[in-house]
Amino acid sequence: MSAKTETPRERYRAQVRAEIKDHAWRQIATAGASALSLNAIAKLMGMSGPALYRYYAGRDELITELIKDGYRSLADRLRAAADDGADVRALARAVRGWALEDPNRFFLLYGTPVPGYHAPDETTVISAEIMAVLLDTWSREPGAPTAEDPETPFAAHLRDHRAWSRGHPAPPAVLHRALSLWARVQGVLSLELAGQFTGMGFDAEAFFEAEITDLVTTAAAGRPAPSAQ
Amino acid sequence: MSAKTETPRERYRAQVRAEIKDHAWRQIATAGASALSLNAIAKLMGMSGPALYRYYAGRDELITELIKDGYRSLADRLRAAADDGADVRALARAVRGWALEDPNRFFLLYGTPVPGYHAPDETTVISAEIMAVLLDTWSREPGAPTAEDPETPFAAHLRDHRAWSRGHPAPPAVLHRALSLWARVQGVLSLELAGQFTGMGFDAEAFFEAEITDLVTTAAAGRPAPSAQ
DNA sequence: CCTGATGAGTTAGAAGCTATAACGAAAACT
DNA sequence: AGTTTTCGTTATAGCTTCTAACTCATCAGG
Repeated sequence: MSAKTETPRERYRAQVRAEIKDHAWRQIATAGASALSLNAIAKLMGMSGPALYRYYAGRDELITELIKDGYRSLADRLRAAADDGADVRALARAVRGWALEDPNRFFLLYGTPVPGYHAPDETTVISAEIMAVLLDTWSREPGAPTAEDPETPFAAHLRDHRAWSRGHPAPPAVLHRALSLWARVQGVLSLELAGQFTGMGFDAEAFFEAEITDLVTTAAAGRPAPSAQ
Repeated sequence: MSAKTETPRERYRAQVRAEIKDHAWRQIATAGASALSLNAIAKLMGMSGPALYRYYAGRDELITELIKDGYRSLADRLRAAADDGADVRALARAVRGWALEDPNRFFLLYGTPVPGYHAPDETTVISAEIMAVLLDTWSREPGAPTAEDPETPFAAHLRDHRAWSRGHPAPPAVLHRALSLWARVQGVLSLELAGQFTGMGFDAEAFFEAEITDLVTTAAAGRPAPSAQ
């Protein structure tokens, strides 16, 4: 990071912006993103309402920044896990750990989209980085599908629509596996964190493990070509 | 339905409540649940603000009613599909069709939970009804797991935690399958409808089909006992 | 038929929010 | 030292939910 001789003012400004974000995260963690209030943050920081607009153009800009930081934290976590030699299972567990750490942060990124909001390019770049970690990890997985295995129809489709993998060398079957991992993790986590399992009595973590086990073992066993579309 | 000789007043009241819900659904469909405004609905109906509080105690009660109706509509849809002899695949497609019909309705039920809100008993009853349809359909599925198949660890866990199935005779392996179906459908749909796939270029419907195909075919093929965990 | 209760709708207002405008004061640059 | 930039303030508009108090119509019983 090029620390380009910051003036004291710039440093102060950056520090205040950071403090605002800090309060914002605390607020989100306790009451969800919808409860985020610039006014309340300002008062918490001892200054009055509109002062915050010197630091963030508005609620949307602050939320955008939070989303960007959220993606960044997940990407870093997964990258670190991968660097530690995590396999697919460990990677999935890393995602779950990250999500349980702050469920509302998870929902900020992967929950109900906010009406008018449109993700800036930076977040899609980080998303691609996350996808790259998934692809790398699947590629290293012992029983991962290879180019020789029979190809599912959807893998064939991905052969022609793999721009999102940004030149990653993984074969289409691995792209398919990575998307499945993403979707299945998302499925369990969004249900679990939204409280859809409460009252059902079974262990959500055990279910999560079962889903990942299924994903990994059916990949290792190879799979019969599906009969019906 | 016992039409218990309604007075004209009661009929009027019921009709106004229905009209309010109608506007609310329209608002939710176009701008999401967070944009739902009692004030705006009142003005749209030609009456001024607080008049609505004669019909709904507050925003929360209206949303609760909408959520209940939402679950009802999904449950009815699935029940109808099952009555038409739908197999697991068709049932999954029915869920997706229902979700695509009004994505914000899907998110109202299965998206980011609203902070203070707690689901009333009625919705959990309807949820159980939906689950029953899933279990029925899986039980009828030709290649569904039986009590003789080797049992996954999670199915064993479900053997002792199956209160949520409310006395349904399906074996634990089928309970497991039903939960998997739920989670996998939820995974693809929440990502797709939140726009997480936009810009990636592949066909979300094809991915959905592939997920269901995988779920159904691995069930039919039986599965090797997982080595780890 | 007339009277009294019930319920619908009104305006006024409190408390909260986002956001803009106009202004004072402090700090930094020239 | 003077000028400009930046920070923080108050005032204000417009929106929200929701309560309180009041008017008026409708409906039921004597």
